[in-house]
Amino acid sequence: MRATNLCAPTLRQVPADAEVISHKLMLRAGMMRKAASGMYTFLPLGWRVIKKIENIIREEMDAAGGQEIMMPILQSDELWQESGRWAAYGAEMMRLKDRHGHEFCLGPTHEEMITALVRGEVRSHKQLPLLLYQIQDKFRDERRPRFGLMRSREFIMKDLYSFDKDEAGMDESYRKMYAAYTTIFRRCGLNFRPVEADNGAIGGGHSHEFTVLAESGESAIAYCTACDYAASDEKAELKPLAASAEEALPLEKVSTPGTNTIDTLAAFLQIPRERTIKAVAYQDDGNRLILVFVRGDHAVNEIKVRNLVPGAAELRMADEEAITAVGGSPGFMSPIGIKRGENTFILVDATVMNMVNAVTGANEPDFHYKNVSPKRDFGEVQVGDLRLVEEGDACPKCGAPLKMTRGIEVGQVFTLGTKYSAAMGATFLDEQGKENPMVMGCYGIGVGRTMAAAIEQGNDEHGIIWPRAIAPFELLVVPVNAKDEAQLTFAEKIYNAAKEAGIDTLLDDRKERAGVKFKDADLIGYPLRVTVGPKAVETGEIELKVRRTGEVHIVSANEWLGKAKELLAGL
RNA sequence: CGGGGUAUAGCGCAGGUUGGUAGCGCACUUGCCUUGGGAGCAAGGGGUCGCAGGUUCAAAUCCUGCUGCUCCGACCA
Repeated sequence: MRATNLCAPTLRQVPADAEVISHKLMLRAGMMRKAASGMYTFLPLGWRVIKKIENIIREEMDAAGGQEIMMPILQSDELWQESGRWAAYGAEMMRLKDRHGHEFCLGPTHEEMITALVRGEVRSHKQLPLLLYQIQDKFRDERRPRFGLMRSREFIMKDLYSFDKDEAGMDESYRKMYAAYTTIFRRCGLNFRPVEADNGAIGGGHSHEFTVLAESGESAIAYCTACDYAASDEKAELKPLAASAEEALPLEKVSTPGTNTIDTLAAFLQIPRERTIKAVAYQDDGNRLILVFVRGDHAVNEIKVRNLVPGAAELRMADEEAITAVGGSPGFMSPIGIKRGENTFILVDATVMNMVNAVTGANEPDFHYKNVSPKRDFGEVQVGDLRLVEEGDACPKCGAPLKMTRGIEVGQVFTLGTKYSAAMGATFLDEQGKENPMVMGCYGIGVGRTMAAAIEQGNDEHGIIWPRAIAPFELLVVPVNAKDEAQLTFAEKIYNAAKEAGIDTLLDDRKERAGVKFKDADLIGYPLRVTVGPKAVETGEIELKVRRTGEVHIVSANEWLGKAKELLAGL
């Protein structure tokens, strides 16, 4: 490819609406343009990167036994009614009607459609396992699209669905996909970590997010400094902190006027926050009251709360009336004296149960209890792991301190069990002739996000630094002065030789000044650059420059190709 | 969905209070000149100032409504 035939409009200034570095650089390097909020057109350079990522994904999916298919973007509401998600998906789903008034959506995901496909085609255990995937645009009407490709409304996703005859088969498919994902992101040159994630109560219970470590990421993750444990903040399991060795003193009610927050309470009693117990009151969509108690300085993890209360889908802060109805007092709560009932859940974090002589509300405005020892005083409660991880908490695997960092979720692997196959009747006959629902898994990769993540990880003040495997071109040949026939001819020879050697090469034959071409080269981020100047014509010496390190090698015309291959192999 | 900001040439911005010929830089076109890190000179092209009403002799500018974009927050299988 020649630069004079390439539509790569680079910008000297950044469009005002770009916030993160990957977004700014993709616009400046002429890789994409915004079409509307959260929707982008890929220009030739950006599309080359996308295709390279897609091809790596294809190779690894195929190697793991996957078969590529293509499903429609437009989906009828009927399948979604079957799974119950037409209503459940909410405003994030882009919906429309055809001329007959029939309802459709632009697919946010394809579990329903693929389950419908497979239930029609698969009858026998002999046809399983089956791994089908596609690479296609998905639509999610995000409340707030932002950060360019990192959260957009239309995005390219690889989604693979596995169908197995039993849980052991599903686990095997999961293991294969986990391994394939590790290979894919390694081949893309990314610094990533698979982290344990929450998958709610869905069958099988495995879920990992593949997270590229970057400060601009939207996911918080906790990772161990000593072993390989890593988990999303929502998933990170925590063991209860050690029991206090203090002797339990008798319970005492004290007047604490106006102390309806932990900070005011701790200040009033002049005690550290970790000696207090705080309450957070929720109601679920069935209006059941869920009272959660954690140590005063800890935060509640709502995901863990939802997983402990059967059937609790959505949580909201509880109404005052619901709290007073069971004898509670907002701002001054404790389990002591709360009326127990079928629709009242009292959840206490395991760390709280180990506390002795703590302070907690007295279920009466402006009064607290001192010397509370939950094991002695709380009565009947449900105990569990309910708090949100913090930096310094102990690793659940090895006990070493955890660190917190941020990351970009570029892929996730997830077991579905029989959630969709059972709801939609995707069954097969097993060896005994018995009908069973297929056991499923789903596995996604955000292709555009992977591109953005690579830029978040690879950039400097001059522009993008691509890993070779996903760079728009591997090698750039620059004649310093393309108006000089001898230089241009020399550069063309270099370019042709590189192409013949199978190197993905661009020739910058534009009649621009050298500085302009060098600035563009750094901005776009070709891993390796060959510069052909006056010296090349005189003595045959040409120059190889590595984008990532800035190192320069002066080589002769007959040894340059070997050196270029050697350098590229390390990029 | 709540709260802010903003909308003037492809991009970045000024002008707006005090209403009166629509401007600057970059980019673009042509010519000259220049060619190892975003050169210089000269001459050009390009905008119904987001949309719709209103006030006025006159609106980019003042008033009202709407819309887009964006930031913070909330939410997020």
